Amino acid sequence: MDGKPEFLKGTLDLVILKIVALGPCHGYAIAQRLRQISKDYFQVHQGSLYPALHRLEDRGLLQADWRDTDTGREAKFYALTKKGQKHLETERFEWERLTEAVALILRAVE
Amino acid sequence: MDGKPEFLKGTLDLVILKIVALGPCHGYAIAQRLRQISKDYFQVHQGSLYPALHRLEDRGLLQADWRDTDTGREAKFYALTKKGQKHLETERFEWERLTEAVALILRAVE
DNA sequence: GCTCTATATGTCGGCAGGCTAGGTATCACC
DNA sequence: GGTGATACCTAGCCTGCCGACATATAGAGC
Repeated sequence: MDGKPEFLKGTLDLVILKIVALGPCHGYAIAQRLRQISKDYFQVHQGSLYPALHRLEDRGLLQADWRDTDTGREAKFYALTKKGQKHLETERFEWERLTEAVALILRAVE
Repeated sequence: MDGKPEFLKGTLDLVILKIVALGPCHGYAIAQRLRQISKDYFQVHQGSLYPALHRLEDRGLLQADWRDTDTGREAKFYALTKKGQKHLETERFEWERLTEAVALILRAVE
């Protein structure tokens, strides 16, 4: 239980939305980019990734359509909706508030 | 579902350990200090606080004993164990790693 | 004496989210 | 023919936070 589980700490939606905001992208590539950009920190498992994408689509934050990838294969490309754009902004803001609050606690002295 | 739930994002253990590290403290006071230091961000509910304290005690990170408070009432004071001290350091380190990774993602450009 | 608020601890059921572990299929390469 | 990378998906579990509730005492005000 002291392994790595739950290292995402609820940031998955935020980082997915941000990646998709850079341009329409399919699930597998989202995971790759997350890993690359974060220098191997985010190694999102498929069992976390796909359910998250479906949730975001159900909530109307992402919109999906099937296209061909560079490698000539079919994949489900996700794009940010207007609602998703807005949600990204608020999640980003909330994340900043959280990190600031935690920083206040961690800097506290006797 | 777009309210405030889940705003802690798994940081509860970290901030509790940090507060207790400042000096032995009972549950109710921990919640108060968290709120004060974080400028009202952390308003930890009792249904979150006490189970968390029990978990931390079960894991040997905190040690509890009953004492009297300033107000002359009995309360369960928690103190950091050596194991808890160590765990605080690693959790703190992990938190920094997470925030840095998220920052990398959020700063990413096309 | 009574009530109300703040202090102080606790439990219970529910729900969401991430993880493990499985499954399918195609394509390139050796 | 086998292996690895690409690409999608689901089921079930476990943890952690939440809301709601229950309990008890001290002190202030009437």
